[in-house]
Amino acid sequence: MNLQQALDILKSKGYKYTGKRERMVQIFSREDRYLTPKEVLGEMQEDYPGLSVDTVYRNLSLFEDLGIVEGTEWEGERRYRLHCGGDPHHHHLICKECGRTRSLNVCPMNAILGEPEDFTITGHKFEIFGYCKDCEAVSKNEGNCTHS
Amino acid sequence: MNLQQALDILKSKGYKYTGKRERMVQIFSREDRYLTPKEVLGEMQEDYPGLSVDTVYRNLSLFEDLGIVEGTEWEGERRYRLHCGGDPHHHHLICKECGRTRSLNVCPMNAILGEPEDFTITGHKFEIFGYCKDCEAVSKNEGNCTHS
DNA sequence: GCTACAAAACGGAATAATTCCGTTTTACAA
DNA sequence: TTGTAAAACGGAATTATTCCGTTTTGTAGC
Repeated sequence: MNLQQALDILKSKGYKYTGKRERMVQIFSREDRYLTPKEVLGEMQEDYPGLSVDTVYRNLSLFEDLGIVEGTEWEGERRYRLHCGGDPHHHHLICKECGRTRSLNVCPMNAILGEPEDFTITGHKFEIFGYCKDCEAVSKNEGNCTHS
Repeated sequence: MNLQQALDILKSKGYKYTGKRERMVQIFSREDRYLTPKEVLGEMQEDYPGLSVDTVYRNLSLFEDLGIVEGTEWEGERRYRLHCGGDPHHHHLICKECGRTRSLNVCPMNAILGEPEDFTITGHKFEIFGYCKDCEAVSKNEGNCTHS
């Protein structure tokens, strides 16, 4: 999903179109990687000093409900990125260090034959974690540190 | 992994073998499903009233490092279950309501051809979420409630 | 069995993430 | 231009998790 599509969702679904919401979508579009709520707050405060954390959390939650962003978590921290939907369904390689992703064109659900008995599927998650080339160099220098 | 295997790991790795750790492994073995730290604490306190939360968190973390339990999270809550390792590598259908799982004998990594360029894989996650038969009936009665 | 010591547990407090709520501001429809 | 419901505010409450100095305990060696 690109910036315009995301903004269109906000407009068309009848939610108020505020500068803060637009800015927040722009951040996700520009960064194009997984961000923690804290990172989002930090970038927002460059334009809106003193922005309430509640506003970020509320909008992250709204954006997730609207399918504008998608969330996951690793190393105990929740993260969000612009939703990739619209394009054919796919999954990601995720760099645990910088949050950047690479698309995988396989979905393991294709190998699942129909609905299993006595179980209703509501969703699935397939993610490959690791380090991209840039970040691997960094993590090697850090030795055994459990970097946050 | 069964109860005895889990206890053997604790003994053989040179960690102290305490009644609390044994009890905690028993709980995971008996429940055989994903449990939140709070649920674990609750069950532990039946035998050890006033047990420190720190003890539960410390041991959960240790058990995860030792491969005795495996963790994941959904709906914003961290959960742990007895590690299924030892058996051939596999993944799970997970009931979001009760935390019970069903094994899947497919692993999508088999379809990933070698290591992608410029990316070092350290792990992967494939989980299918939904509701088991028992819990689906419950969730239907609850209507639109976002049950916790 | 007894002792010494390091590891485990304690427990209260610190930290951090997230949510709540009453009030103020604002986008937008009429 | 105005009225109104939604959004944002912001401080406080809640909750999860970790920290740390102290006490207890498992276990190896005597």
